Amino acid sequence: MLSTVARKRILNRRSPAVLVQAFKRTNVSSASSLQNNLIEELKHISLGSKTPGRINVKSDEEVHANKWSTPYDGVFRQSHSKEVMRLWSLLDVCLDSSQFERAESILTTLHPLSIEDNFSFVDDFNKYLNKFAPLASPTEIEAVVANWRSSGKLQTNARTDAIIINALMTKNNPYEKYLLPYLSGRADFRSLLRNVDVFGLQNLKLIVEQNNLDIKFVPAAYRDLITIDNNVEDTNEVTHETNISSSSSPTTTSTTTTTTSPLLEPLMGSADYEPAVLNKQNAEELKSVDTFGMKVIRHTLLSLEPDLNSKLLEKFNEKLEEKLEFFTNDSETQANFFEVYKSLPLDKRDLFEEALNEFNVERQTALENKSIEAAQEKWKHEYEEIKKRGDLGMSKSLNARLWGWFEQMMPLVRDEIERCKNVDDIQIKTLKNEAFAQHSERKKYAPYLRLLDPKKVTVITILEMLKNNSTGGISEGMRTARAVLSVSKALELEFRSEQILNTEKNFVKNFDNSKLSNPKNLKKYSMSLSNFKNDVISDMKVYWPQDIKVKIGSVLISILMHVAKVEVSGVDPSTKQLVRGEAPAFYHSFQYHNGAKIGILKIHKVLSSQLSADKLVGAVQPQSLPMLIQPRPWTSWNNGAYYYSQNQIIRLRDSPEQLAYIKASSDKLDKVYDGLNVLGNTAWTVNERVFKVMSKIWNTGDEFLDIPKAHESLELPEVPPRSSDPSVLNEWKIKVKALQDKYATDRSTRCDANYKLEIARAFLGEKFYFPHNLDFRGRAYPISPNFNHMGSDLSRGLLLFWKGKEIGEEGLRWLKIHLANLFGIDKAPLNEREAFVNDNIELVKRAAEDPMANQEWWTKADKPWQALATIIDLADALKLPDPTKHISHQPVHQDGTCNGLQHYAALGGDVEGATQVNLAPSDKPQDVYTHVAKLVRAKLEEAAANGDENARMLKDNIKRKVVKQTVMTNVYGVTQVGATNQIHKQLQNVFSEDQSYKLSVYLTKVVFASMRELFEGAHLIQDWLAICAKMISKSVRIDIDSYEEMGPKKKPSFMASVIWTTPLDLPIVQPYRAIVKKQIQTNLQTVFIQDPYELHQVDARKQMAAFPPNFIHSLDASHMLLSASSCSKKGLEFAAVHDSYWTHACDVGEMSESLRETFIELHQVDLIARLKDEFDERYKGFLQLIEIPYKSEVGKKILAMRKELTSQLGRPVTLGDEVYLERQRQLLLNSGDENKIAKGESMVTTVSLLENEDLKDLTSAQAMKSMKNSLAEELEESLENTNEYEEEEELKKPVKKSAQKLKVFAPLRLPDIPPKGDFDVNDLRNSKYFFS
Amino acid sequence: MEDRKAYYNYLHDIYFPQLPEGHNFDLQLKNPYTWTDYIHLTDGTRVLDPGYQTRDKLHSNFLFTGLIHNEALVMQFLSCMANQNWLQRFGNVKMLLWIPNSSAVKIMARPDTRERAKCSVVRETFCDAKLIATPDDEKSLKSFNNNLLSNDDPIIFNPKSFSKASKYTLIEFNPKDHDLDAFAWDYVVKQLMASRNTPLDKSLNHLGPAAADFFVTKIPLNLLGKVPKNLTSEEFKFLLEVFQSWPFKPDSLLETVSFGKEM
DNA sequence: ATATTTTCTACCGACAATATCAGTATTTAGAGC
DNA sequence: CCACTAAATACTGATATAAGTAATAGAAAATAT
Repeated sequence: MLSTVARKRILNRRSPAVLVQAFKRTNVSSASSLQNNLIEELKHISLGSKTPGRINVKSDEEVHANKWSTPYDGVFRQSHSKEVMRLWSLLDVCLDSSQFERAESILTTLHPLSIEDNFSFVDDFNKYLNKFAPLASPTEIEAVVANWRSSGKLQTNARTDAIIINALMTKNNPYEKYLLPYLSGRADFRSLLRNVDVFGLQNLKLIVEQNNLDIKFVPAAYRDLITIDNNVEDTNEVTHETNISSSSSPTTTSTTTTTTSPLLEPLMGSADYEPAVLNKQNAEELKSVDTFGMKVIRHTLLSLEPDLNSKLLEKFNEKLEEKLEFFTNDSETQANFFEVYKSLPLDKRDLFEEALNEFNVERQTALENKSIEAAQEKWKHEYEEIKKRGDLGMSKSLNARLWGWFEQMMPLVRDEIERCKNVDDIQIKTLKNEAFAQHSERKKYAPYLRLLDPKKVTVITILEMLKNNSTGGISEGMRTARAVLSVSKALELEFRSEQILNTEKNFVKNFDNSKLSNPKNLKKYSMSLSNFKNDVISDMKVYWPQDIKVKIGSVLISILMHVAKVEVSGVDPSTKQLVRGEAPAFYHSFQYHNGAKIGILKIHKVLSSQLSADKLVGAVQPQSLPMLIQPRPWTSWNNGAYYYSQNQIIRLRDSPEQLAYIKASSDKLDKVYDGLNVLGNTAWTVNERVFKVMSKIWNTGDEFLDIPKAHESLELPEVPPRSSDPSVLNEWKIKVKALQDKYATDRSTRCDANYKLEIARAFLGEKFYFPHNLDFRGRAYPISPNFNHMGSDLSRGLLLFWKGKEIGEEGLRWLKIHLANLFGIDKAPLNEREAFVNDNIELVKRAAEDPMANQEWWTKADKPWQALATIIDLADALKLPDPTKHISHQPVHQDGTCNGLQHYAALGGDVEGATQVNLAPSDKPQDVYTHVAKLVRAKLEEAAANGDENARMLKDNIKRKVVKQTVMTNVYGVTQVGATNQIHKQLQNVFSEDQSYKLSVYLTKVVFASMRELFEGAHLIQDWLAICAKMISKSVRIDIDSYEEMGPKKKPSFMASVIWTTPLDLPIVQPYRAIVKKQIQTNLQTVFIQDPYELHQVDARKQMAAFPPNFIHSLDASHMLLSASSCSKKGLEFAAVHDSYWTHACDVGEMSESLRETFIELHQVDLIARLKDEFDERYKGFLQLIEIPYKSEVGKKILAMRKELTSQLGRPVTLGDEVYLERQRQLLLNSGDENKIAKGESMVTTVSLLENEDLKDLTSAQAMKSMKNSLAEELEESLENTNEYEEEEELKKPVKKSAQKLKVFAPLRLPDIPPKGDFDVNDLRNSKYFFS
Repeated sequence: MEDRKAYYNYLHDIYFPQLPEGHNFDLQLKNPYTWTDYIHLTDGTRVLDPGYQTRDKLHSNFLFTGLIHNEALVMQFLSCMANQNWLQRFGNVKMLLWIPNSSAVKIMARPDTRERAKCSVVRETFCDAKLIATPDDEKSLKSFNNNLLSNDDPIIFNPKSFSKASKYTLIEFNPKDHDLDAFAWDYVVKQLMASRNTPLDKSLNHLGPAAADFFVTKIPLNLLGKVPKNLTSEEFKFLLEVFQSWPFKPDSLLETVSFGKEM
């Protein structure tokens, strides 16, 4: 039951809207009496004093819930109050488990909230009714509706009618009377028939047919389907993308129930296409072949093949007019589609791809829905195999062990779920202390856990626990908090996919599919289905609360910990005998970090070393693998990417405000969707030849390039005797810590590499796609983790475009340039780069021929794996009589030279800066780092000449590398200290330990100064952005925020975050706010988490520090997405890693042109001016807290006014009072009523006094500085007569005098934008090194 | 010991000459915060040479005293007593320290009290400590165990009479000899005290996989029902012994959370 | 209101300290009608 | 059935945990005076 306290609290809350009403009613006749009235009211409200029902009513969260972010946007920061969100969530799960009584009581609680919180209650009721109706008799249904109606709480709508009608139809009862309002025209049929999810296809069709309704009433997306019978000849071409028709599609329903159908028989006789079939077991076999995670994937992929409808295969062969054989009865043998594809003549390829796509649609569906079961099957299979063989290897096989766990754990999980279902029937009195505690916990999570399938739950728990091994800085284990969350997140995800699937099944239930053999109809059918899924997914709005999630996670993990055992051996210290035994695989423990206690789940060393010895490190989240077909195109903020899960376009950072904004602008984001879809539609495949080399090396277990050695165990240096000096002991501890860190990171990188390889292995020969989404600044990322083109050199080296293009002469040149770039020759003119490769062409050929034997050259490259891939491609080309005819799949990169600075330079119009980052045309590429180093050197020379010792020592040691990181991070707002550390790292080797740091400090200052000089305009902009961010995050909205708690003591609360829109109209909300976490009790321990639905004060510091880089990134993201669309329009393949754009070698020229044009287009507008305008609008009416000199004119006026107010009020006036008065003034001014406006205009407040003041004069640095200067002088004087011994003490004495400042609220006025330099972005058109 | 040049000069040139005749102070240009500077003090320069004395009694002619504001430092001193290093390598050197009241409360806590935490077990295991003097401060007095107050019978002074000292308590630490494995001892006590109000049958499981199952066979039932905060140092020693006899105890007892700080 | 102490120090991808105790708020049980 | 009290339970906030403060600088936020 919902706690009635919570309810009462909500009921007691006076909503802000109500308050506004109260103030609006204050009608007065004259300005002065108005003022008096307001004063009276203020007295009455008596801010800061404890008037009952006023101050104490609201807790902080309540005050800030439900607030508009700004009036300009009309977007709620937080869509609904926490309680409502919780109730919705609960309502959903109760309905899913058919707990209607409880659902009704939730509805009863929700109803009053719907009025306050302004949501539509009938929607919730309909949700309930829709679940209730199928299980109830017509009379019951009618009774329920009548009941609610008569209570006055419910006003039904068309959807309610739809539900009732559908229920009656399904039960073959007459429903016509509910149609009456629609037939009579009092209500719109469209609104009734819009509820296709209620009716389902069949009933929708029936209702139309039985009543002879105009087809126009049916939503357009479904009309075709309804009318299949009526006009089969319909010539309307249905544009058809790769829309997934799900496993519930009538043609394939039989395949959905099992994954263990018999293996497909060999189709055709001969295997002529030998190269086309890759036997993965015999091919470069990974030592980690046992990696069960991968087996899961492979098994999933493989298990689909037997399911393959033979019709599809026939179609395959039909289309190709040639018989191909892909499948043998060897389950480990998998078709290498890529080889088949390449082996086909060009004119056959399209047909092949079409067939492959259709085939993959099925497989993708299964991949998203069946992978959990597949894992379970795989375990069982392996277990039985071993048992059959009578093998002793049972304990060696992880999969077999997992099956053992599964068998033990599943019944316990089932029992737990059973208990959850019965949780309300338990007699509490019969329970003892501990059982009672358990019971009351269970009551909280029961509604959720009971929805789940015990088998899936078990598998997911096991997979997640293994996946989390070695995370969170724990070498053999994981943090409890992370574990519990990741388990329950995975569960929620799985549950949602299941829901989508079920809804979809329901939708097509009873639908007569006999007509679907017609391919055209089938297409219509799958179109409708896809549309339907979009609708369903958009509707899902309720999430499991965080605290519930951790509770569920911990319960399940506890169960697993209870059953999961491993065989262990150890030496008995007394007898020195080897002892064998069985021990839990996991145990709970604690570790401390700086006195902070951290809960840890340790994985038993036996299991852990088995995991690492077998090179098996875990499982893959099977929900987010690369996709076999084009991702579902993005059409709204939560519609896109995978087909059976809800994916958000933005990776939200637990910010309800971000969510609100993205929702609100969801339908204005076509440009963003376009770009993102281009990225998602780029088809990839695995570079098999690179993969072979990699896996060969991997198997040695040795260190190679960026793959660390496979440590067997951590060897520690000898422990010094305990009586050693503490310094010795400490040193030892530090050494041990360093070793442990190295061990842990090595292990995790090896782990990560293992994942990459294993996923690559599973996708060998496949055509696959990476669905993308955005971070909150709009930068795009592939959703599937581990293996993607954004990863390390290793993963990038493994990826090829699926599509091949003839390389041509230009392309060949670009390929060479690309190779040179990968070798780090990326600062030379293009011809030199090409020459570098030509000079080494023999090495290229040799390396390609046998990369293992001839590794000395390519491994020296900057990015060796990508270099190897390129070398192979280039060598292939060179083998041809005409290399330009080579079909290349190799992505070639064009990287922005310091992309952030490029945008800054364009914004600031820095001529010199623009030249240095290659915006301005130039013969040879410029290198900022070199240039800055040069500038720094010049400065040092000068200083050295003037006898500066530091400069003298440094001047000959300034290499590009020394300044590179600092120049790069300058864009991100690195501070002096940070930069000093960076430079210190570089200088460490050059200078002695004690000199190095001092010199670094000195050098940092010089570097900063040089940067500032070079990018003057850019830095002005950077500063301007930072100032704006600071002012905004330190401003208040008077109409809502914070005046209540501005009592005499309290500070105003700052709730405004920096919000802007990118040139593509994507709203960006900086999420930085105070983090408030709570301890949540779980089975294992308490877990410290924050509630994502709460809003807290902004973190002004972070808002300010992060805004400049975030703004720039939002621009480069826009640029990338625009370029993506543009390239795609020209038919180019396109991929991107932020500021590195990839395409085929032959298309580089065209791509370059595109991205130059889009850059120019982007900067055609004065983006800074645009931003300023946007800010001015958005933060109109906000107030900022400033300090002005006491003695200024306004200062005096304000003081006088305060005195007056104080005497009128009979108590000291507070800032809160002043805000209140100003707010009234604003209300009057914006009332639209002439009288009131006049009154408002005549009103004087402390704020209005400042309205026409030039705040800059009042708060200017000059004014403050002059004050400080005079103080400094005084200080110096006082210091003069101190003797040298007392100097230190004296320095610390506080300065007694300080400037008298007055804190006041003033209208928020952002500074003017800095002047722009002379660089014209159109010059970019002729700069060939812009990206290179 | 002072290694800041300016202050050293001040002490040397101005302060020391003002000291009364025959004082026993010696000024060294050394950093008292650096362990190794003590080595130089006692080995190299022979400024200080108390000589080694056996550990069956307190060192007879070496006393360390000071006001230690920093609690971490006090804990370090305690661990020096445990390790018998630093100045404790000369024998059981008595330390007479003024430490913050709050630290004193923690360190002096007895078993079965709310304040009982690991550091008080350290104290109990590696030295005999006595409360000598403490200010008449209601808050800290209340926190000291009554038993402790009546046993040690400290001087309770009026905080106003020593304005600065009102926050500090004077404690005498008399190190004890022992032959415990410091790492294992630390591990056992640390893990158990992490949940110090959970009965041993449960909390023992934090020591390793199914640790409680092993302990159950080795320790008396009444001990199993106790909670860690009620255990005496002797009981901890016993548990340590059992732990060390456990064939399946974890290999590494000093694992730490490593935060991957990237370049 | 002013002075001293503490904190923090590069963006994003990628979030995470916990046990215990005291004191208060809220709920429940129980006795009585 | 209700109003009531006492006991039980739930919730909140504070505090300890580990254990050198220090390679540097300077502003802003938090806390103390």
